[in-house]
Amino acid sequence: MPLGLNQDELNRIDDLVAVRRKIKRGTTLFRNGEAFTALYAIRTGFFKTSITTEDGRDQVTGFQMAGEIIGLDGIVNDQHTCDAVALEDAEVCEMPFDRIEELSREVNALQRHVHKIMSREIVREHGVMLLLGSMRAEERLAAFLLNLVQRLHARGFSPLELVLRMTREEIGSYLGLKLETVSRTFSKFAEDGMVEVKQRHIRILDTDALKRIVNLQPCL
Amino acid sequence: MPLGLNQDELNRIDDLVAVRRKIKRGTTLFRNGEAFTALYAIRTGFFKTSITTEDGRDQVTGFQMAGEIIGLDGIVNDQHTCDAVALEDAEVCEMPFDRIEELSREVNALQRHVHKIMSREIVREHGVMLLLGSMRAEERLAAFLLNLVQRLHARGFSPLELVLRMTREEIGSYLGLKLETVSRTFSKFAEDGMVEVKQRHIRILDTDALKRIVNLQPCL
DNA sequence: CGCCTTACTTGACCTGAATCAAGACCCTTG
DNA sequence: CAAGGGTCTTGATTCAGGTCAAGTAAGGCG
Repeated sequence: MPLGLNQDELNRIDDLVAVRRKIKRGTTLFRNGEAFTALYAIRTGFFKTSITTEDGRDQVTGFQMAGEIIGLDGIVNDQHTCDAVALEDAEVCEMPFDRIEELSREVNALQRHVHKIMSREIVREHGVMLLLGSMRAEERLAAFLLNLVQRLHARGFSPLELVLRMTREEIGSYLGLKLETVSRTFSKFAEDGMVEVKQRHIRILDTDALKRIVNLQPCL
Repeated sequence: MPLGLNQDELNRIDDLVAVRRKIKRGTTLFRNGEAFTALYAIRTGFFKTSITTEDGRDQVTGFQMAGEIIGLDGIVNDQHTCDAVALEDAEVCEMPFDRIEELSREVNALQRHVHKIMSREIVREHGVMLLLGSMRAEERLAAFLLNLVQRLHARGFSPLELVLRMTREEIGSYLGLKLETVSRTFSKFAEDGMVEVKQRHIRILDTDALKRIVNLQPCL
């Protein structure tokens, strides 16, 4: 949260985020169809959100880590339209949405903050649409890795090393690829000396090469 | 806008949407990089929004028609991150965003409305991710057509007939397909007697068949 | 009205990723 | 420590959609 708040405002926001909830790995924070009552701020842990169609298709719509907000999809129809599953043991703040609305009427900075969070999610999804709509498998995976390490780095982790919290299949679902393709592409990156892959442990050996892959456009 | 507003509130909202702007076909309402100051409510006409990468890739992120809001992407960094181009002569209301924030602090219904609009956009984009990530060409185009006629129908137009405002290439960009594939898929639908295609004039002959295509999952 | 440009269609061929299949690794759990 | 299930890798093959190319229709404009 931004600064410039007086003590009273800070207290009320503290109050807003008072309720904690622990989510065990593999369990859901909320599910498609459930009543929407709150947004959740992730304190620790790692989530995926996904939508499932009647016909069994499944699309991972995002991976969320500490500091990020989930549940925004539920606002429009007062019920959640996706599932949020913890990929490792996690803790969240449950922020009742009517309290958020109430408080953001009085605290301009909070209002602004809420708007920015939602806008950021819209812009992120534009990026995913670009990825899904026009990138090749290698570009998608490179973009995915760079995005992950960048977000982890912003949280104080190494920009060169990461542990994937999700399976190849979940990565594939997010990137619009099959798990075999994800696996093959990892292997190719490793062969080319750009990354070191040991199951879910990834070490980035050549960030620039990955960036070049993302920006590379096919022979123009 | 929802009801339950008193006269004073109505007046102030009228005031908010007072500024009109006409946009000629082919010109931009706003462009990537421009300062964000306002959201736009489309009064008449048809827009596309798209993002362009440095390397020249282009992704249409949406098509918007009367009654819809564009510009939400600009909130997070106070500058637009996509281009909005009129696909036919259009008129919009320019709604200064600081005035929206101000007013929505005082008019609960407006605050709620703004939140729902943003959430709706997030949910819509989830749907696009599903489409791009897991559907085949025929499914994508069928879903696209059904979505368009449904929105047009909600505005009083025929649910069986429509005039496309965009090129095959723009449809393809939105759906993650090449224009040739879009064209071929239209032809296939026409052969199968599901639609009648005369350039941009589309007549839907069998809505259910299109719905079946969308829900059809490959042999399970 | 006829030219020109842009949009669209269709065919032939190619290729990147999906599919199918087999086996390896690794982490539980008894 | 061994058994077993989930996860991952890799190979062989197939196929949907991309690419390249040619031709057609149609809307805009002098």
